[in-house]
Amino acid sequence: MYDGRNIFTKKMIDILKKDIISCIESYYKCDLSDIDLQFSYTKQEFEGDITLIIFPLLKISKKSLKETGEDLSHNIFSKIDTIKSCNLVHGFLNFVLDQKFWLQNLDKIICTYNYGFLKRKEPKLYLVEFSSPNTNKPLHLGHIRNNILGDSISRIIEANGHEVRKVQIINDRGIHICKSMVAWEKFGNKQIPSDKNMKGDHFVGHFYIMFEKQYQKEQEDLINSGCSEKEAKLEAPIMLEAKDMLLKWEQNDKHTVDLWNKMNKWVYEGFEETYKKLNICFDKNYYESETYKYGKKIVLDGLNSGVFQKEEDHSISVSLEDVGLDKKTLLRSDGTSLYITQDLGTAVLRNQDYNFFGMIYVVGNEQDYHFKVLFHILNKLNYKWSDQCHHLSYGMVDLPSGKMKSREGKVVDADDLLDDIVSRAKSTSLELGKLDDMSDDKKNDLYSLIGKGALRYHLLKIDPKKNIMFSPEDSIDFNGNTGPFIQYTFARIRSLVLKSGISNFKFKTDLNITEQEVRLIKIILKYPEVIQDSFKLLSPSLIANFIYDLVKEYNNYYQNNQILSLDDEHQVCFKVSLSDMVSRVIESGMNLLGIFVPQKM
RNA sequence: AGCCCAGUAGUUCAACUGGACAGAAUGCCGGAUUUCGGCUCCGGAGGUUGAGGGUUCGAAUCCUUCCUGGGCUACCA
Repeated sequence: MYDGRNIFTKKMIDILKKDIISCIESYYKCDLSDIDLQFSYTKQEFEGDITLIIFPLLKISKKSLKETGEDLSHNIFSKIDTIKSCNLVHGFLNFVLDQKFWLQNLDKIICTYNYGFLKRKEPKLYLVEFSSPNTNKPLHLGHIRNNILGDSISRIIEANGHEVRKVQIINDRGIHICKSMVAWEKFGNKQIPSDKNMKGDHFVGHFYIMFEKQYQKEQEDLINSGCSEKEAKLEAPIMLEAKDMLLKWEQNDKHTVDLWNKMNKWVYEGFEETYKKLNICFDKNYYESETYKYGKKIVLDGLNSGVFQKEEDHSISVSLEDVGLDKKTLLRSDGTSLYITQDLGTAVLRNQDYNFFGMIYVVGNEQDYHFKVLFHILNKLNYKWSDQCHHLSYGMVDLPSGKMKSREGKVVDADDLLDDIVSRAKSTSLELGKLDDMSDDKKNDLYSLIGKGALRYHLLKIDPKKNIMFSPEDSIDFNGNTGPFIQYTFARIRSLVLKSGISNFKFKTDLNITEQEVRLIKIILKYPEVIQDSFKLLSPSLIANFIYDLVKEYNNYYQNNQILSLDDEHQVCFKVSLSDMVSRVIESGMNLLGIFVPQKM
């Protein structure tokens, strides 16, 4: 899969593994290619660097664990220079490598540009769809998780040597926006957002909530006058008005379409501001109001070619029983389109636009089934790219008080949250008072960088598929496994390197270095693998946890070792070079999460 | 009812996808600065990995039966 793998360090370790394997093969005179031999870094509590698990070899050796281990250690040890010694603990054969091995590896990567990133001869093009809001209300915390996941995974795909286009589908039509429109006509007094000094999306969202309140009230009145709950839901006058407006919209009624355009424009202006704050942008926006018609065409074509079928009531559906799923309706009996209809249209349209290799949909896990169905349908329609469509499914963000409910206005608003987190970064920084010589502009940039870094890191360090319990008051820490903790470590290293005056990071590879320095090098050497895994598993959290491991190890190192005051200039040079490399990996990894790191904080 | 996902220290999360004594953070308790940035570091207590059974050299991880929470099973999005 990683056709363009060209990482030297990875290769060096691979070569070592290969050497070990061929030693074993020649010793037992056998072929090991169908035995799954596992190598791993040796755990810290044991002596060694690389570990081979020898249980699987017992079949071949036909000897006891102990004898097998001893046979192998005598054999391999004597044949491979890099291996200084080895020891056997239980079924684990630990190899102790010459320190030079690690120093040489570090030396090879220390000045490489974009260390860890893959370059490919033939990059593939991926589309990443995320955000995809409705236009009847502002963005909330759930959208923030979605946006930073989408943004981060896009960066990760690029780091894997591919090309990415970021797209969204804007759900700009349907009953939800009609609700806001009706409420504005009824209660809005022709006001516009600036009259109330509000962002456009908040302004429109305000009317959506007004609609729901009024709707609720009318339902209660109807029930009190003897209606059933079901009737009340359907017959409430304001709901009838909304449905009527949807119908008018579909008939292209001028007044309705003008109103629709006006209100959507307000919303887009608001979204734009929020995306800017989040540092999110898109290469192309798709609008449901434009793609749903194309979806209908796809469905009708599918009907003609016999992939879909027409029901007695004239609706069109597809049978998915052959793949273990239910029948799915694709077009209503009155010919109007459904969610899946426009998603089909959007997907095919995108492939026409971009001729992409694969597409990643960043959408919440409540739509797992929907995407399973969508991909199967695309497959039935014979689109070859359908098996390169992936759903990056993520868990909900819940509040301590329960689920967020936008209808009731019970949400953590994206703008509020961003402002709040930045102002908290500000007050913490002021308390510490280390920025006195900085201009106000720079200070404000820094607060924003710290606050948003905290938020992004907090949401990205968690495995996407897990739900997040988010309490706005206390869940954004600046200590421990957090963004600011990492940013601080970075700034401190930059300060150290600056002070050292060293800019040519070369060192002797026959130095004596400590075990902890070897540990740091090993972590650094793992970075390319982490980048690849996070793409394979579509999980930025792997990168977040990796950076944290690196930072924790480094902070311990920094605390317990003098660097600049050492007499041996070779040691100083090595330690500064190592520190510099650590800071570069931190910066690179954080950037993959869409987080920036400050030179000072 | 069926299907999908999750369940790990008080809390929030890890665990290289089957590997060594399940690790961090936070909170609690106790320590460290004649020092390159203390938003730092070190130590302690804290676990029957929801429960039972199975598979094997080895299980938080795979299979199975339950329990709990969430989601989906729309001619909603």
